[in-house]
Amino acid sequence: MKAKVETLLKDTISQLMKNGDIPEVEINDDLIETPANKSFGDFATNIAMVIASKAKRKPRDVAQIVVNALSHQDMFDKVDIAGPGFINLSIKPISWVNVLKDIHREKEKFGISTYGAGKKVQVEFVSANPTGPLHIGHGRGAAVGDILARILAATGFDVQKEYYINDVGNQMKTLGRSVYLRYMELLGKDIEFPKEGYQGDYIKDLASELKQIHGEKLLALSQDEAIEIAKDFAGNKILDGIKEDLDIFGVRFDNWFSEETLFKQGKVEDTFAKLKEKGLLYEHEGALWFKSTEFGDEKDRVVKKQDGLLTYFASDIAYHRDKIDRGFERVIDIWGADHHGYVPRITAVLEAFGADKDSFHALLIQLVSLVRGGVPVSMSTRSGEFVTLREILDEVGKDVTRYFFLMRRADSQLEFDIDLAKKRSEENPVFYIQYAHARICSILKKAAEAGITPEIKDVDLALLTTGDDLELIKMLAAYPNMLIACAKALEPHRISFYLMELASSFHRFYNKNKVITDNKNLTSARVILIDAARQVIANALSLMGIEAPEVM
RNA sequence: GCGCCCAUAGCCCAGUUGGAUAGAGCGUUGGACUACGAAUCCAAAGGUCGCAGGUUCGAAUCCUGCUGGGCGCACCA
Repeated sequence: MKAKVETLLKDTISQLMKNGDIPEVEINDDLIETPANKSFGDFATNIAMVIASKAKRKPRDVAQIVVNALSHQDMFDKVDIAGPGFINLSIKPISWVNVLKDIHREKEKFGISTYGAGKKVQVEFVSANPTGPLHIGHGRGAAVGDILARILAATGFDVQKEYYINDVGNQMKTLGRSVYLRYMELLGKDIEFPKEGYQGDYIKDLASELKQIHGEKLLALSQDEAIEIAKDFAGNKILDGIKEDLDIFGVRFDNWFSEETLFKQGKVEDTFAKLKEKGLLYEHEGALWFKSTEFGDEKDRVVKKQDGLLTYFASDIAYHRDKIDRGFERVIDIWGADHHGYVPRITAVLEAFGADKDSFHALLIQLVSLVRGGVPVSMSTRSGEFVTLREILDEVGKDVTRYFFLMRRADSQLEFDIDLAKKRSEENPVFYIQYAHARICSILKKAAEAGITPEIKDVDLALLTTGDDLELIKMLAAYPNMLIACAKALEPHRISFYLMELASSFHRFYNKNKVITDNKNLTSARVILIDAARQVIANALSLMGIEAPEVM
């Protein structure tokens, strides 16, 4: 509906400008807003004030011209000028009910749009090192990334979800050494376990599996060879576990990108050569530097150290160059907020390889703290004392976990209250929403049993324009545009707030109006209405990867 | 010391990218089932949008400076 009004307004304005009725000025895209106060109508525009201030005319005069042009449009009930020059637009109730036909026709596709115009977008998220199981912080990144990607796909982008596997470097070596030492320990050797080694119990489990497979054979090898074997074994095993956890969480990636392949395919060396050609790579004090200051970073960054080893950033450069080479027009990385310092240098990489600065977005996810029984659960990754995503999933389930991670904006810290998450009650918003869905299904079932299964073409939808029913319809009509707003702002949390409002809107309607009554026509109309509400709730939940149960 | 993020009702958070009288939920108080699911609804109370300036027709939103909290500032990954 909003899109319709916006198009109409734009056409009207440009026609008026062509005729010379109002001065020609540049207009930006967002013309229509929803006023905070319902008495101001369904939509409002400040276009007259914008034009007036640019052309030095009186806002209300410009507004009057626009109003005259709009007022004989069929869809409007009322078009008037308010305050300093707002134009308030009230839509005829009968225009609203048409959205029910759209929903009925499009069903699970209702809400899908072509806003993204098929633009190729990559969303990279989680990307945890395969050195240990996913913890709850990774879970938030997984939920946000997955749901954002789904929203982008629903709004017409060509989206790829990717997981970057950091399977090279010191941390992997440390993993190999940790498992190797535990393995030696199992064979009765005296070992000294280093502080920087991985302490968790899962390391001992991996060591014992390693022993089952290889017996004592690794003793015959050199330590380096044995560690290499332990590293590969543990890395693969942990990665399998990560994939399994994500699968349970409902997160499927389109591509798993191994850092190691960058080296094997010579992409890192090739990238260095390209940078050298561009004059963006130089030697200084025996190290090799990337000239990121060229693109606004505060200092240049080392890619090859004095000792000849590459930094982690070196593969990051090659990796992000590869993203551009693969044809992505937008690159979205989802990181923990503690990595915010890396934004300028990665932006620099994208720019160095010819991408537009605005084509790269780093979405920073703030940390998650866990609360149980009202007290914070301490987590220290080092000591191996952390709550894994898997434990949360086993305890509270996929649906609630996914929803809870989307209950806050990504850039605000999140407190995950396990007791609240497990509560099947009013305090838990997930059940509030699912309850609305189940309630509707229950009514529809009862209606069907009574032989009430109306065809939308036979129903008088004009009966639904009185009060709470119209409010509910307006909520349903807002769904497609809400998704576009999520996509525009890269803010997937908005969908969870929308769902709360929609569920609330339905519950209010339900409590005031009986669906199944002796009035046959009204009953039919209301059955159509709540079926549409059911459809939109189901669509939104499905985008969030949450079940929409018919009974609870 | 430099940089980034946050600060909104007793609590936890929204706030449509600068709009009109700042909103939900929880909690508190009072009400609604001999009606399709009360896991619901209705009503009331609750605010110097951290503080102080500035920009303009208009600021929770943008700019500057403070205060308080989180996080970064490696030839670590």
